[in-house]
Amino acid sequence: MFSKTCEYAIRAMIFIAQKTKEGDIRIGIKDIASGIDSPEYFIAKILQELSRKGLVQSVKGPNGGFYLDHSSLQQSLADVVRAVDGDKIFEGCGLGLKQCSEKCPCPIHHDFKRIRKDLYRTLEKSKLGNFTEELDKQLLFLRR
Amino acid sequence: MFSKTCEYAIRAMIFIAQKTKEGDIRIGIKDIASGIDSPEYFIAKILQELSRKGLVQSVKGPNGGFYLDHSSLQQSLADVVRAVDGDKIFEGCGLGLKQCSEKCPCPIHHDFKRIRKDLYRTLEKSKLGNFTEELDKQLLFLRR
DNA sequence: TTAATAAAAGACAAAAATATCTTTTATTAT
DNA sequence: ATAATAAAAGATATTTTTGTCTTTTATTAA
Repeated sequence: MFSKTCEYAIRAMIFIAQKTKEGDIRIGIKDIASGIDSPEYFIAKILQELSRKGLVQSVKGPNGGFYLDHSSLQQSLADVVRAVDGDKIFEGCGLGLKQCSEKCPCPIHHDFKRIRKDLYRTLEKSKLGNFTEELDKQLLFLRR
Repeated sequence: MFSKTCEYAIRAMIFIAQKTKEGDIRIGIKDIASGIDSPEYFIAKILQELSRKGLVQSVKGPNGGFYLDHSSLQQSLADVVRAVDGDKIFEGCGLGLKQCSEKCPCPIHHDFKRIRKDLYRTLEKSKLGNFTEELDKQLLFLRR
């Protein structure tokens, strides 16, 4: 469904949200990598990119690391997906046709419209900060 | 959503269904490639594999080519997807967690269960032979 | 039986995705 | 100011996916 990059990105962002909450705590790349069970250097690259796009905040140096400010905590998983994989997953044709459209539909066009819409609305409704409590209670998991 | 391989596979199978219908007509790889606008050698490889798995029939030599027998025409898009991409798209965790489950759910586990189910049932209901008429009438398209 | 045809099989090539390592820059604590 | 820290940036490596070409095998028609 999503690329590896995107899977790691979502897990990392939710993890950072959980660990840093509202405060000005920062979490380092090693803790993130082990916390979501991802390759350290790889997730570093991904967060670098998300940081450049302003989806996550970071500071260098001692006590530095990543965190989410108040507005970033309100971002949705759809925002993360879009930043990483673009919106082809929300818009592209299920059979890879460039010119697939209402007027020129592929055989699964109408079904996919419904499924995509559900996917999109679901991700749009899920804010990064929404999972903290359940993660803390171990009702949800980000690794294994 | 699907791999390129899978996209081509679905398009090719539906195309073969349309062109060969019930009769014992066969359609060659070049016609398939141009009919669905895919790389010729690549779709050849894909159909080779599907042929090995019995999802499509073929004969070599003059007047040879690919076709779908009566039972193959009843196969669903889900069967094609499973043969090509496996069933990770129907079953795997949306965030790539190996041990994601009801007891150990990832943050999007429950939403994804619903979306996946819709996807699966939709593909399961769509039989290869179902699109022929609308393709003939140019209400559906397999290229561009 | 032979030549032509078309898929099967196998080898190879290019591109993209995934993953790792090294150097640089900014920040902080001493 | 200086040393230590941690992310940013850049370079490189590996694997997977996608795409192409060549040779072999089966089938048919002449």
